[in-house]
Amino acid sequence: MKADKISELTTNRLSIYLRCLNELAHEGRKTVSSDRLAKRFHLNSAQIRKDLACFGEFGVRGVGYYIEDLREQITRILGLDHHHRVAIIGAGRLGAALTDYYGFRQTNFEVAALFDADPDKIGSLISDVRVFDVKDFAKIVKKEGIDVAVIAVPAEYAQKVLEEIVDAGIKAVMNFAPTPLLADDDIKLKTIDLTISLESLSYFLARPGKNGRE
Amino acid sequence: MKADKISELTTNRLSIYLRCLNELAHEGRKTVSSDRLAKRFHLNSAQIRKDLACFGEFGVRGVGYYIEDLREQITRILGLDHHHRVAIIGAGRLGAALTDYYGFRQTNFEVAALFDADPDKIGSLISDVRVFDVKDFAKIVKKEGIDVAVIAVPAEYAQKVLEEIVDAGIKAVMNFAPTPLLADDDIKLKTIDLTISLESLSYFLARPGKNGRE
DNA sequence: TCGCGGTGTTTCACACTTGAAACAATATGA
DNA sequence: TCATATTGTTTCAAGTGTGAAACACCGCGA
Repeated sequence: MKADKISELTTNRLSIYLRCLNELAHEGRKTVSSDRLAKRFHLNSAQIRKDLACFGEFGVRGVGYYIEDLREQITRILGLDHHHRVAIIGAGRLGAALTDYYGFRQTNFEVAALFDADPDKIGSLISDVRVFDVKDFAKIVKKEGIDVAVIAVPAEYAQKVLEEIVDAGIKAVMNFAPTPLLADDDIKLKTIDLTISLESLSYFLARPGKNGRE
Repeated sequence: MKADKISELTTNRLSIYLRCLNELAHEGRKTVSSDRLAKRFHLNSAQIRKDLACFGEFGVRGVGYYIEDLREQITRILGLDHHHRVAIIGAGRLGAALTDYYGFRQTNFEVAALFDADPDKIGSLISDVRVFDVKDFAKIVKKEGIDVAVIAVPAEYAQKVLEEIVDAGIKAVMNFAPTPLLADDDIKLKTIDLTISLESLSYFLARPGKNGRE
C-alpha cells in the first residue's frame, strides 16, 4: 500500500500492536496471525493488516507474522530505536513526577534538563536531573542536544513557553497545561489536558444513565 | 434542540468555552457573542451555538450571551457544582503527583484516599492523604463516600484493579496505566495513555517533514 | 416603528474512520 | 501436487464530525 498520508490513529494503533507483540513474545510464541492477534486483544484483524500494510509487507501468507521480526519493524517505524533527549519546563510537582516517569525510559526518551523561573529551584537536582534557569533555555538545549520539550507550567505561561521552545529549534512538544496552544504546522504538539478529562467524568456523574467511552 | 445524544467532543468543547468565559469575566466583560468568542479563541461560532443549543437557550438574540450567566449554566451542565471524592489506586510517584494535582481541586474533586499493596506505604500520609491497603478498598470507598477512582498502577495490574473498582460500585474511572481496559457500558472509563503520546512524538521525529496535529 | 445584530435551527456537502466483504497471491504441509 | 491458511489490496456502506450557508426569530437602540 505504502500510503504517504498516515493518520495519527494508525500510529497510535501501532503502539498498541507493539505492546501486544511484547506480551506474546514474553510468552515465548514465535508467530501470530492478524486474526489471533485481533481475537486475543479485542482488535480488528482487517485493521491490523491495513495498518501494517501502510509501511510495507511484513507478514508471510499462509503463516502470519513472525513476532520478533514484526516487533523490530514497528519499533523502527515508531522511531523507538532512536534516543531522544527531553527538557521539562516547569519544575513543580508535575514536572518532578514526569522526570521520574518510567514511560520515558521505556520509549528511549531521557530527561536531560529541567527548567524553572523560581530562584529557589534553579540549581537543584530532581531525581538526578539539574534544574536550570528558563532564561538559559536555548543555550542549554543546544549544549545538551535536546530535541523534545514538555510543558509543565501553569496555563497562563504555556503559550509563551511554547514560543521559546520553538525559537530554540525544538519540533516535538508535549503540553500538560490545560489550554489549547497555537503553533506552526511543522511543530508536532500534543496536548494532554487532564482538566477536560476530569470535567468529562464530572459531566457523566451529573447525568446518570447516559454514557460515552473515550 | 435538546438532543439527547451528546457527543463527548461536545462536552469537551464546553470545558474549553468555560475557560474562555472565565478569562473574559476576569477582564470584566459582561456579554459576548458567539462570533467574538470564536474570533478571540480560535473557535467556530456556528459550533459554539450548536453545542450550547444542545442544552437549552442561553443566549439573547441581538445581544449574545451574558458571561456570568453562561458560566453558571456550563458549570451546572458539566456537573462542576457537585463535589466528588476520589480514590487513587497506586501510591507511586504518579499517584503522589496526582494527589497534589491542582486540577482536582479546581474541578471540585477531592482526593479522599490512596491505595497500595506495599506494606511500607500503607498507613503513611502523602500530602495529608492516608494510604490504605488495597484489600480494604470496598470498605473504605463506602465509608468515605468515594465516587471516582484513578488507576495509577503498572499496566499488568490495571485490569484487575478496574474490576475491584467496579465491584465497589464506582462508575467513573480515570486510567493512567498504558493499556486499554475492558469495562461494562455503564462505567465511564477514560484512559490517559502517555506512552502512546510519546510514541507519537517519536514517530514524528523519525520522519521529518510529515506532521499531524492531535 | 424600523433596522441591525445575533441566536436558534435546519440543511447540505465534505472528510475521515471503521468494519465488512471479496478475492488474488502465496507459503506451508499433507 | 493440492488443499489450507493467511496476507495484501480493493471496494463499499455506515457512522460521525465539521463547517458553511440560509433563514426565521427577536431584543435593542435610534
